[in-house]
Amino acid sequence: MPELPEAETIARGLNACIAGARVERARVHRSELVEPMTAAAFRTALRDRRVERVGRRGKWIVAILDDGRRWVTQLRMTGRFTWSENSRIRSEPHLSLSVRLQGPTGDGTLRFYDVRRFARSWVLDQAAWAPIDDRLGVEPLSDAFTAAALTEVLAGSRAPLRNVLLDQNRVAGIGNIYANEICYLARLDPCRPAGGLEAAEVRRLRSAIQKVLHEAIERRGTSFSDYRDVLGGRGEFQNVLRVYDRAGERCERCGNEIQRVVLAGRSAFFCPGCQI
DNA sequence: CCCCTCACCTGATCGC
DNA sequence: TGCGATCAGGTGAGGG
Repeated sequence: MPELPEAETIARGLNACIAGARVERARVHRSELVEPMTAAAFRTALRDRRVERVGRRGKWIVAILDDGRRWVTQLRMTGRFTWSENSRIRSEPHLSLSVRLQGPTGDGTLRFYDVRRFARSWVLDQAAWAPIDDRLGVEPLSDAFTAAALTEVLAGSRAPLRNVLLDQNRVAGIGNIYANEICYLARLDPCRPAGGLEAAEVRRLRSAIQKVLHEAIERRGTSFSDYRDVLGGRGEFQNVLRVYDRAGERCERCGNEIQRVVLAGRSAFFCPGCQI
């Protein structure tokens, strides 16, 4: 589910709710969420810690704790945080974790749900977080994401452009929805070998990456079915998708029929008329 | 190293 | 209504 814009929206929401708050207790309802940590170790690591602030790195949600460790969460496909002032812990389907917090803006419970159980959440010290951080690619909305940086990311790759955009170790945060929308906006065929782009095309691609991600953040992400923000709100970017999940419809730019192809086992959508 | 396939899960949807 | 096949926003292990 969540890609960079959804992770950013969630992180901002969490920051508003729990920055400065102290963890009273954490309960792990499904231990696979914290594997390979044990539920007890996770619980203990969070207990009595104050959350300094919440941000994200790529698609990871990163909460910095007052002991310098990081509580990091990978939402994968269906991971979802909710914040509520209601402390009652019911037995709910898909509830993986609940964290009771006392904060400057009031007390509340942060809950984590995950239908497909792919999500992971850990408390890591700097030595454990650093290699994960280092392995992730450049942040596409940072100053470091120059045309030169993108050129280097693409250089020598014979893989389809869409696949390279999905590789978190090259550029961090782009998932399948936005990869397809980015290729459309850049007028680039997602099947093109990534290393074969000309300089002008790389510049177009970089600009499209930033424009699509910025606009998606502005619209608080894309909600098809699962994704919701911390307060349960839906995103709005699904209303402006140009190609994703639109096979058979007309391209609004040139009128050709949008095609679906499978690249690396996942759907890619593009207009054969205007994406070259 | 590069790149693809598959497995990991549950639930929604579609065709019969 | 039921049932099986297929697909889904992610990612890492394994293999060619």
